[in-house]
Amino acid sequence: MNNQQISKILDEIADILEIQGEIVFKIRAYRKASETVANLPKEISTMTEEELQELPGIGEAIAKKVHTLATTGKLEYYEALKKSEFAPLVDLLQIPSVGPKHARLLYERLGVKTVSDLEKAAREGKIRDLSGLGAKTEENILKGITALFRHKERIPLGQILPKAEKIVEELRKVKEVKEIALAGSLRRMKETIADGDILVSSAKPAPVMQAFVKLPEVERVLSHGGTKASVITKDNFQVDLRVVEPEAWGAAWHYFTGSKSHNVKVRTLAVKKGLSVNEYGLWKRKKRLASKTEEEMYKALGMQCMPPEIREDWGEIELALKNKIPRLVQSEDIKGDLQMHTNWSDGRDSIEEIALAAKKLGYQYIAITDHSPLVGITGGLDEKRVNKQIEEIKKVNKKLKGIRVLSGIEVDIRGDGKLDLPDSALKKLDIVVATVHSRFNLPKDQMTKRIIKALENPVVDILGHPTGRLLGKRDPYEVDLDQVLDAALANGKVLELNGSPDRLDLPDIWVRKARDKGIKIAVSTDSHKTEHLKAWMRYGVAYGRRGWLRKEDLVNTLPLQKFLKLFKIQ
DNA sequence: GCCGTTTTCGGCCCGACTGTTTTCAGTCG
Repeated sequence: MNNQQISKILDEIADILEIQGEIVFKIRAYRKASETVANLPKEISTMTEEELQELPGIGEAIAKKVHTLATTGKLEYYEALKKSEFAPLVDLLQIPSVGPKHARLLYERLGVKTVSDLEKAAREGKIRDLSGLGAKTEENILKGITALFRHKERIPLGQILPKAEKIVEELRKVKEVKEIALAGSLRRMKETIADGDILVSSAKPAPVMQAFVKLPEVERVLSHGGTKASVITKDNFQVDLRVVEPEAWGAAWHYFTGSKSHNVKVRTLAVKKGLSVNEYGLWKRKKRLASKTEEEMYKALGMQCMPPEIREDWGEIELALKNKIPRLVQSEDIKGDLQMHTNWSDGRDSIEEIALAAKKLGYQYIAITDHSPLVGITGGLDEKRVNKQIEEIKKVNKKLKGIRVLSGIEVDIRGDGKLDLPDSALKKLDIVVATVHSRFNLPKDQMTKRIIKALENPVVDILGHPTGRLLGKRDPYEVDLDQVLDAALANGKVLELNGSPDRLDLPDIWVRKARDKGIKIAVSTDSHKTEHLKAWMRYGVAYGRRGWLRKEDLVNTLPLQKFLKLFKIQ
């Protein structure tokens, strides 16, 4: 059983225990373990019980259960829980305003077991008579059931960030707004987002709140209090606004940026020092020690301030205490882009147009990487057209000054691991990016062998979008990434971090692992239009920062001459 | 159920909003 499946079961165990009325700390333990497993860049099935116990939040009992699940795919404890009369009720928890207590009450008093039972009970007006619930809750449950079918999946970052930024710009015009910024997973640049968080500082919250719920984008107001409101936009995503006094800006921004596990750890640290942290500041009893800026908050806790992208409790707190947070890569460090498509295959613009756009961004080089023939619909290049394109690129290089256009290709890795063009053709190119676009359903060992075979081919420079995931659309294919990383390292290959907002591939936890192993990364855009060059590089760089990438971990932060030397390009 | 230079037992992050209540439980993040 893979890590994601195990993580899901641990969460389900927590849900059932919660409905059963277990103590909250036991439930919290399962949730913490679930998160650890989900973010682990290593297959649980390859680990021993002892190794599992080393992981944060996993002790003797859960290690044993997780190990059993990973190796046998079954767990008696889980099976038994699933047979409990409360087990089916976990489905009810996805309805807003139905938590474990209400779920159990609905079951015991009305016999509600499923979402459709719940809907029926609500329509028949039975819920309003339960103690602790009422007519309003009944109405909210019905609304919640309708909404359930609209957006229960997390949304890819690229779909929500531009819209959230637009809302920020609109609210910025409200004169009572002093400071305004994104917070939450949007600020941390997570690849998918559950809802948008916006933070405002203001001495007068009421007009800001009013302006927010009256925005033209707003479809429905979920809640609207004095300093906090939630809305659903017309694009069907939730945006939460919180307003704090200007004095508390730093504390609140830190608090609402998260992540949750980062915050929990920071707070625990504060408690050990006899202090406490909330969204209004760092406190010693009633005395506020810090609150105005994030830097001030961290400093008062004896820590270095750190970029939001790494606040995931993946070791950043320990390093911040030692003042050892590295400088992470920034957009200004990028000197070139190593995957893009032109009108020679499925791109929109010409080689010259995209080269000019890249030059405007201050790049010193780009690689043109149109498709090879296997991906039929994209009009991929055969050997003949490869030769023609090389000539065209020479012409463009003669014409343009200040940017070097490199000839390249995004060549398909066939099912058997062979490349889609003969080595004789690929050898003529400056940069060869190899990728998988077909036969996604190969068994894991075959997929792993297929990719490793490509990595062992001397003509390949870069492995493109290594997991093949399409956010919100297609799961990554089954592949042993540990083996892929080892093969990349052994063969001196570069792994791509594809910045296209549909992909963001490699995933952050694997970027971190690759970096730690010393594997070089290319943050590329996979642009299909000139506009993508800048917009998608922003995503790629931000997401790379989540994987702790420093300037020196990338190949495309090298200045031109060093870059050419590294890839032995004339 | 996890965890430990304040503990192997006794702690475990913190607050807003809602809807139901007459002071707070449940939900949510």
